[in-house]
Amino acid sequence: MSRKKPPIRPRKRPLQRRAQETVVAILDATAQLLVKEGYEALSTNRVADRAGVSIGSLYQYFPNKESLLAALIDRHLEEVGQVVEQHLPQLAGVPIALAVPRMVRVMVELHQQDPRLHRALFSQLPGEAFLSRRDRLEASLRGLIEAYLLARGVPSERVGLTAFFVVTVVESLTHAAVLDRPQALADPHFIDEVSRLVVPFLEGSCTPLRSAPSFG
Amino acid sequence: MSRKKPPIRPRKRPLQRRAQETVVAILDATAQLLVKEGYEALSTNRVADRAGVSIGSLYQYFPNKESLLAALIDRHLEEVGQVVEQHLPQLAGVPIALAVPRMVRVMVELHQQDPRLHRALFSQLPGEAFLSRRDRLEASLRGLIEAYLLARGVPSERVGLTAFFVVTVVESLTHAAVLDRPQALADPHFIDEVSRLVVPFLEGSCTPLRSAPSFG
Amino acid sequence: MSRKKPPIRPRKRPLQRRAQETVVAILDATAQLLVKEGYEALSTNRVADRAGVSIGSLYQYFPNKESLLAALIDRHLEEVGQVVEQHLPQLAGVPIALAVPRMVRVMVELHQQDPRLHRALFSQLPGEAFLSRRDRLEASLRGLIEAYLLARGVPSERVGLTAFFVVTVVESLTHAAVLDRPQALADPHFIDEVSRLVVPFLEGSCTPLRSAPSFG
Amino acid sequence: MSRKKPPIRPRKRPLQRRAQETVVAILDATAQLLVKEGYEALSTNRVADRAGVSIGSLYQYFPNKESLLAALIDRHLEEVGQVVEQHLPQLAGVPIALAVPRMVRVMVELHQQDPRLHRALFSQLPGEAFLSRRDRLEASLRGLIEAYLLARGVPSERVGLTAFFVVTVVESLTHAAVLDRPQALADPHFIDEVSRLVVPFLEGSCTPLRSAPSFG
DNA sequence: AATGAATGAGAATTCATTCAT
DNA sequence: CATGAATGAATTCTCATTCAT
Repeated sequence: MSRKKPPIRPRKRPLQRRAQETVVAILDATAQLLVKEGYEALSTNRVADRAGVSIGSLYQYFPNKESLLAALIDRHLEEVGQVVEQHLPQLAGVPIALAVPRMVRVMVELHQQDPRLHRALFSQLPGEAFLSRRDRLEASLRGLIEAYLLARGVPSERVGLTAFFVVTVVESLTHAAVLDRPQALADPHFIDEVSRLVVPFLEGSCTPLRSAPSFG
Repeated sequence: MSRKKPPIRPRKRPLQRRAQETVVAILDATAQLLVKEGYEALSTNRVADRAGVSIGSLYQYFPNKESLLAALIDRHLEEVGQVVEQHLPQLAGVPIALAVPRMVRVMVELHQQDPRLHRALFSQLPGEAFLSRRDRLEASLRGLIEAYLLARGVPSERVGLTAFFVVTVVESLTHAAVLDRPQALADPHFIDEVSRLVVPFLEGSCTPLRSAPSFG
Repeated sequence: MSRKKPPIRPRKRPLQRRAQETVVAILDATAQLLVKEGYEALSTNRVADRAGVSIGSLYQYFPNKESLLAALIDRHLEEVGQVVEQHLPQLAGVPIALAVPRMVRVMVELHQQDPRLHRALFSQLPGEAFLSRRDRLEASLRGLIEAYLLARGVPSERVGLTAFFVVTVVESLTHAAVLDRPQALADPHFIDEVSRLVVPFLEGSCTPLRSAPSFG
Repeated sequence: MSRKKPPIRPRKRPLQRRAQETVVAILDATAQLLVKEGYEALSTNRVADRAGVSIGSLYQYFPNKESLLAALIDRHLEEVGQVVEQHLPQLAGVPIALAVPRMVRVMVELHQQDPRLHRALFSQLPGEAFLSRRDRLEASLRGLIEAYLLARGVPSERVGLTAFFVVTVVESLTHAAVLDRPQALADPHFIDEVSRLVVPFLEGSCTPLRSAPSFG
């Protein structure tokens, strides 16, 4: 599927402070270019230019273009992950009807921080390599949600799909709102509406799954 | 310089049929390459090769690479749009609890037709140009949904956001399922669960929006 | 051992005459640069420049730099091979003392044709890829020599090593003379001396190999 | 531009010992990389890495890449030269038929010591700079041989070409055998055969050169 | 002396696009 | 209309070398 990556000699890890600053500058420049000009216009040379370092310096720390973007995503996801992991544990024991709006608020705030970078990162980047990085975050998020749901009484055979639904729905709604309806995100109704969608669904998930679900 | 002007008007314009076939071959080749090799590996020369036409011919019909992908998206969306437009009008007068599962079924079947192309088209293609084309479809879909919701009693000030929610949620769930949980899509539970998520939400939307939404 | 050659899309074969001329121009330019500036200074861009074609045209016909050099070697070896194969068959039945000088003369003339290219090709090109191409020629040459030697009475168990000796010795002497003593090559003594070296050796090879060779 | 002249002569120069070790480590690393990865993959940065010193240190001792390879060749040739110069003087007075096999044995052993390095040094390194270094050794070797031959009665007008023949032939045969027929080198026949080639030739060189060499 | 961060010219290679035939 | 040869700017990446710390 891929015809890339001949065993690449591992790059130097930045040891001195100057090097650290260089790496940060490169990632910042990448983010800026991605946001301003889009993925297609992103080239390693332009990144180096904008970062104010030579192209050689870029390749001291990033073995190829892909690793550059991967590092940017990782940095972004790490920030996101920290926020999520700060808030989620506090929800243990909180009933669904209260926990969901809180969590949605966290998600919304997360997406509002740097919406343009979000957009660029998740609707412009091509390829599996990047999807997989995002999936890692979603997976860990799903894990936390599953634990919460189990504690709230969702039976174990339903918990997987239920968590998948919740994460997908909340993520996609905030995402789509960031992109297409930024004003909706600011509206407090937004959180209410998402909650009105998700809360009854979750509360209804607290029963065992019948093999032939009744519809009528 | 030019060698045109056949002195006699051709009866059947057989060349136009050939031209049509050429265009189809080119778009098919584009789709195949996109699916098999990914967007990064897509080049006009390779498309022409695989389509069995010369690169010159490709540029006879598509002024540039972007127009090629745009045409592919358009063709795909047109097929999708046709299916949707066939089914939606039949839902007029059908109550929400019945209409939603039917519509979800349609969406699922739509995504199952050529999931690999779907995936390539919507998670590999970079850039605004393509987002906008997809948005056009979603907008028209949203219009149909809004009309339906209005008829079912959703007040006009809520109908916009409500349709946005429904379209986003159903689209994102089927999409995510296609990519990450193909087996879930095949499971009949899937449609049930989506319905269980969406139906109460819609039914709850049939009341006027209070300016200060009560939460407790 | 090698970290190269991701499955390369095969290049166009030159169909039109214009393309043929381009290919020839490229190979000529390669040879000229190799001779004038040496392998280290050889770059695909400079080759294209000197050939008077664009770098793109070069890559239409040669998938990478190595293939360019390989093609040049092949062209050279083909010319050499033709000369050798014209002359060798005429030696059937000719006794060693007459055949050797004739053959040496052919080798000398061969090396005198374009000594600078010879030199560049065989003492500047790095790597196994090129050795192997040369070895192919030497192998076929050795095959012809072996047939001749067998016919002249060299026993089959000796014929392999004997042919190896002859080919290596004659080749290396002409080669070294081209490089270091060009005036020696022109001297008719040269052929005499090579013959004086090789003829007695070959004539002495016409006896069975004793397992414990006497030395004294 | 130059930064020499230590104002005070250091007493013990302990740094010089460390420096010597550094130089040795660098040359060893160069040899290893050359053998393992080939000339094309050799870079000063990789050499420094493998030697366990910083790139800066490398450039403290070697002003450029070429000087690095030159030093490696020199080191190798020096070792070779020592062996030869140990053995050759002992041959004074020894008749040709005995001296040749002894000398060939020395050559063979020489080439067997580190055949991979030999190969890399003499069939991978490009450029005149390196040829010239090898030629220096051959020249000095040729000098010794010439002296020997003169003493054995070869007339002075023949001695130059004769020595050239012998050195070239023995060198090329051992070299080719190392590369293509390593098993042949181990075989005691090899030395016998080389001797059978060279001894009669040399013995026949002990007569004055007639201006018009008779051939028949 | 040693380190390693930084440099940047230049190398190989691609690919959208043009145009003569 | 079709062909495919030709183009060349742009891209990714390397590597010998310099220099501040």
